[in-house]
Amino acid sequence: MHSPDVVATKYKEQGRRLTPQRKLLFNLMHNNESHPTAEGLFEEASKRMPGISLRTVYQTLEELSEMGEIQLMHCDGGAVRFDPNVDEHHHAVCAETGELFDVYVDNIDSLRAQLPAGFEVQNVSIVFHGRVAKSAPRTARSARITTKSPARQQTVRAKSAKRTPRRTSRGSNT
Amino acid sequence: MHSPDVVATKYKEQGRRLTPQRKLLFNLMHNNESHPTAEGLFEEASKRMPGISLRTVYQTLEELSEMGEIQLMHCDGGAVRFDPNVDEHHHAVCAETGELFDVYVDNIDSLRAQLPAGFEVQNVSIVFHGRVAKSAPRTARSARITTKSPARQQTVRAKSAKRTPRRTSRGSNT
DNA sequence: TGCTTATTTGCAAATAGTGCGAACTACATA
DNA sequence: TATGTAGTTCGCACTATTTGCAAATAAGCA
Ligand SMILES: [Mn+2]
Ligand SMILES: [Mn+2]
Ligand SMILES: [Zn+2]
Ligand SMILES: [Zn+2]
Repeated sequence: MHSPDVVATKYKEQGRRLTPQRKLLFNLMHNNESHPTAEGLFEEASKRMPGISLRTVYQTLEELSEMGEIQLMHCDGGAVRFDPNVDEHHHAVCAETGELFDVYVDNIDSLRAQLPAGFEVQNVSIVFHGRVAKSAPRTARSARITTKSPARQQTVRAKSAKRTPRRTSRGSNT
Repeated sequence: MHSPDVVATKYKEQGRRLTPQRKLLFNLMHNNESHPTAEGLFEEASKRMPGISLRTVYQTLEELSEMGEIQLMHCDGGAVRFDPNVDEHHHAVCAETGELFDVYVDNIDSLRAQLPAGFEVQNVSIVFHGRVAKSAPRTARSARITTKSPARQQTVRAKSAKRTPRRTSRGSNT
């Protein structure tokens, strides 16, 4: 999402008005990496502007989405989460806290997928489900996954292990 | 999901009773590749057993899920879709029809992702958003993406591509 | 056949939004 | 600065999904 000022300008250019509610929401969403829900954003906004309506929050989020300033995410079936980061990126969800983190994947094109015949892929979304290691921060072997900070990358090591080969109906087998 | 008979046996072993409703639902879910919603399954079930309750459908789906016989999917924020395929697989969603297709990806481990520090990945889910090519079914060049049937695989070519619908690369295989 | 208890069902309630219109106000204009 | 008007806000009803609850029903065993 662009800076509040830039968004404000875009709003005016489109004949939209700059209301205190909108300005506040622009500020709350800008650089917001928490992927808040409408309700969560509403609570934050209410602190600064008691009386603001949840309806207005939904409304403004919808506008920002239509303007391409934010993205919507349906991750776990709960409330939609709004993301001011519209760059191509993916997410990691902590099963414990529900926190959402941005994840950049640079070689999606290398995936070998058996897509249905005639299916034209427009966009791929990847969600890494897991959890943030509570303690054991320096156990040496806990750093298998990647430390985001040093811009270091690492091959994913998901559950892909050897889950009991559930050979039921589906495949050609019986 | 195991065959209706096997599931029935598991039910008895757990002290659960075999009711006509459950038997019907086992049959409707077995080998069902449509990833139905509770409501959709309820409609199907109602044809065969008028009067069955939507509540019972939800109930039974929950049981099957707890028993590991089916999987739940929250894909677009709408109703949950139930999947009797519990093998490790992913999905392709047609933006037009909402249809869900199973997609097998065999090299997830090769993804280079910048995960947050200390994040332990337990499972990765990939969703290919796109659409099934309407017409042009046999135009020879329409097979760019992969024909699921011949167990042929293809490198994903998501939106990252630059729309060059002329690449007749599908001949690479036998 | 009867009993006991699991199951089914109808209905209320919870979630997460959306549709609508009356009241309100940003802001261009005089 | 006052005024007009169309864009906004906001409350509220209403939809869509799903879950909670308890009375009515019915498997499965003695
Ligand atoms: Mn849902
Ligand atoms: Mn939702
Ligand atoms: Zn994000
Ligand atoms: Zn599936």
